[in-house]
Amino acid sequence: MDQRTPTRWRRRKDARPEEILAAALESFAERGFAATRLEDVAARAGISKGTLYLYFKSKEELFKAVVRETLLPNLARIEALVETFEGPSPLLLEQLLLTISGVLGSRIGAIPKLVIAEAGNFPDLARFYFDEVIQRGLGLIATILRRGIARGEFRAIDVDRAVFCVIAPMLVAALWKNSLEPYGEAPPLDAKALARTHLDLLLRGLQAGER
Amino acid sequence: MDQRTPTRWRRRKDARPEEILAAALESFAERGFAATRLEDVAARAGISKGTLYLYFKSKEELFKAVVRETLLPNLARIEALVETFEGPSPLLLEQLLLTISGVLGSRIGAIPKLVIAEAGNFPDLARFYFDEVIQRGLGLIATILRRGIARGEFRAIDVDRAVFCVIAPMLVAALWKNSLEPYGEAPPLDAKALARTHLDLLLRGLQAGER
Amino acid sequence: MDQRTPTRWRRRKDARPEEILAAALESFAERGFAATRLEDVAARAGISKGTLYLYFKSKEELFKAVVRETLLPNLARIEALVETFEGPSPLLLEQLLLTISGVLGSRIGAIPKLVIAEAGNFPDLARFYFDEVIQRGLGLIATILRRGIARGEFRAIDVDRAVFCVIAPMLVAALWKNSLEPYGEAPPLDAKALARTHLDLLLRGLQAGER
Amino acid sequence: MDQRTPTRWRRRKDARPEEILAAALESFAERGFAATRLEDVAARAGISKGTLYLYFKSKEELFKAVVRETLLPNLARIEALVETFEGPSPLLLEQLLLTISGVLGSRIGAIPKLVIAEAGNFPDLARFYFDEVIQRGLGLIATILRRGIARGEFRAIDVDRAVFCVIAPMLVAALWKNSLEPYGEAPPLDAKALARTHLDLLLRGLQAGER
DNA sequence: AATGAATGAGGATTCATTCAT
DNA sequence: AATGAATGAATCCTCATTCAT
Repeated sequence: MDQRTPTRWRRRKDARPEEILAAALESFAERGFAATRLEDVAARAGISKGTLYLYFKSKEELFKAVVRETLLPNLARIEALVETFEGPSPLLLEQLLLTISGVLGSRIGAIPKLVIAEAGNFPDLARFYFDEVIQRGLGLIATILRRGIARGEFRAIDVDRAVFCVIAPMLVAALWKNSLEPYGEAPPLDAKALARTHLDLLLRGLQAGER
Repeated sequence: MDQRTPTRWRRRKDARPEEILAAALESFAERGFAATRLEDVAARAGISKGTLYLYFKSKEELFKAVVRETLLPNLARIEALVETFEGPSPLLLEQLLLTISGVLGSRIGAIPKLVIAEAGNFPDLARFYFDEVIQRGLGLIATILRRGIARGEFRAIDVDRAVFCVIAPMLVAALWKNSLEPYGEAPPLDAKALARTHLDLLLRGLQAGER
Repeated sequence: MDQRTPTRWRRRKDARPEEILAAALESFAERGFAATRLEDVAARAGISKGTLYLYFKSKEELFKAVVRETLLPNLARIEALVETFEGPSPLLLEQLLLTISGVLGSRIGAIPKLVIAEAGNFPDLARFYFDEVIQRGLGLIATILRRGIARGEFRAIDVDRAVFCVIAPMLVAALWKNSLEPYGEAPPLDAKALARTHLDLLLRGLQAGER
Repeated sequence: MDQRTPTRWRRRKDARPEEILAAALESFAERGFAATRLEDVAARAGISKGTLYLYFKSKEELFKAVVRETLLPNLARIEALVETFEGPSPLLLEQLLLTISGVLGSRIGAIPKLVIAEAGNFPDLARFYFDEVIQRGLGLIATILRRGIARGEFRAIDVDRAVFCVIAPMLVAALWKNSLEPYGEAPPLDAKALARTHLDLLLRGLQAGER
């Protein structure tokens, strides 16, 4: 009691940006960039319209921040996983895809939809996303494939294109869950089960040694 | 003077809706639904803004018409191909994927991006797309897979999920070519080559008999 | 009746810019740039807010246009007067000042107030006004003074500074009539009478020969 | 430690209003009333936005205070000069105009511009300014002129209008130096030299005795 | 007394839509 | 059928003002 904590405000101020980003992600995910009204974002974040502008210079900046802040931490976590992994490559691939399928349900899964929709209107965002997410993500998978080929676990395939085949079903699942599912148009998709079927096909397809 | 062949006019008039749809598809593909101004669509179609409304009740109706009119003919063509095909299933799958990869470069490839972006704002469009395109498309692939399994060409796999694995790389290619590529952020993707690598992995993954 | 005049619209469209400029000048003169709401300008011009934007790109452009379009025609008229005048210079000076005092009551007189108030916020407007109005206006007076000195009608004075002394009372009258008078704070100022008193003092002050 | 001389604080506190007024005058002079943001005034005064409100009830009150506080002391000083002056009236007029020209460079010179710009939006400010500055200022000049006429130094002229002719060049100089000059559009004006040229013309114009 | 985070009213601007011609 | 001038609802953004600390 004595210990005058001017904590409430301070803490508030520190937490605000994240709260706003979370609220914004929800809104953008639901309606897209243009159809999202900042008033709704503010309401969802429990603040007023004006307060948004204390933290983000414009709707556009808010949008970019949402994309930037949301994916990178997860990507870093996955990169760490790949780097430290010691076992067989098929197992690594399995872990990767299952991990990804695990986060698709969260709001993170809405980011690809947003970027796909707005890349044309925000070229610098597209560039950022391409450089920092797509390149790094595909590179990660390429690393795993090359590792497997080098270790004789996978047969020699066209790695640069195979990476698309590896990630595509997971991306499609993310889009599905954020475009069709929430609006009651499509039945829920079991991402984990899809990942397993995909692995079943993929690992067989990659298998070395057969003729 | 008297003999005014109304032919040219008639033809003009009949062609109008298609011309408008084509112009609209271009605009929507570039900027998305919200950021597209009907004035630009009109200009691209070589007509005035007011004339648009003689053919389409609203921006929303125009958008829905674009989606509706663009994909269905192609889908029908592919369905016919599958129904009449007599050869081995792997070959059928190959033809299907190569055919799809062939149209990705056209403006048709922009439709998935548009639907993904706007499904939340146009539930009835989402429903239409889900019923008439996705269901039918996935059903087509399921038919091929089941045919292959029945004929002993493919091993028994979880068909309902495998269909996603079959189509995903093609869908991803379509999104890539319409979201990242046109804005100079990503290198052009060779859809045909991707289809071949995908087939290489997929057919091996589906192959019956091996253990 | 037969003679289908699509005149109404056409004429409307041609007249609009002037009508809007007149309405805008009234509003800007009353409240200044910032305090003027475009909705009020529109209402005064008998049009809707949106219509303004068919003719002027922004509030700023409208403001600049008001300043640009309003003074120049008058200035040109006065320049012509000076160039063609043949009589004694004191008479020319008299005609000039009386002419100016005659237009001070019109809305033109509000322009100096607007420019003075907003020069800091619109540097390019300030430059335009300085180059096209002030320089030309002062140059006009300088021409008259030099003409008078050359003809022995005026004594040799510091022309470059005297021009300010010649115009200053007229400018002050314009400001008075547009800043204090309309708001009931100051009694109406008789610009013509002021011009005569000014001429009385000025011409005596300029008189050559006496000691 | 104990002996906290509260002097500095006290002094600080007492000086605050003046510091704020000075900062506000600078800002208002640069951008005008509407375009001035209180945040900038606060920053210039080295305080926070909230603190402004401890000293001034609103932006409007601050503006009025700026106008009120800035001119009156100077005017009082000049009134004293006139009252106590004993010499010839032309000399008194000279001293008056040279004194005025001396302060035009200071920020005081911006007040007329501000009042001219905002009189329409602040009628009570306009009334105050008219009563306390204009009336008194013009009265001062009228006093001098009447004194000169009574003493046979000036010829009989229309005093009520001549006062405008006396002050106008000085007012124009003030506006020039605060509207065009600071924004690099116009060359610096030498107010003292202008005053001398003005006096040269004016005193000759007022001179008694000639034919 | 001082702060600065938060508010929300106010206004510029855009653009889908209408309708007189 | 075609036009394009006109409309006004919708929304971003600013900034004077408040108030908890």
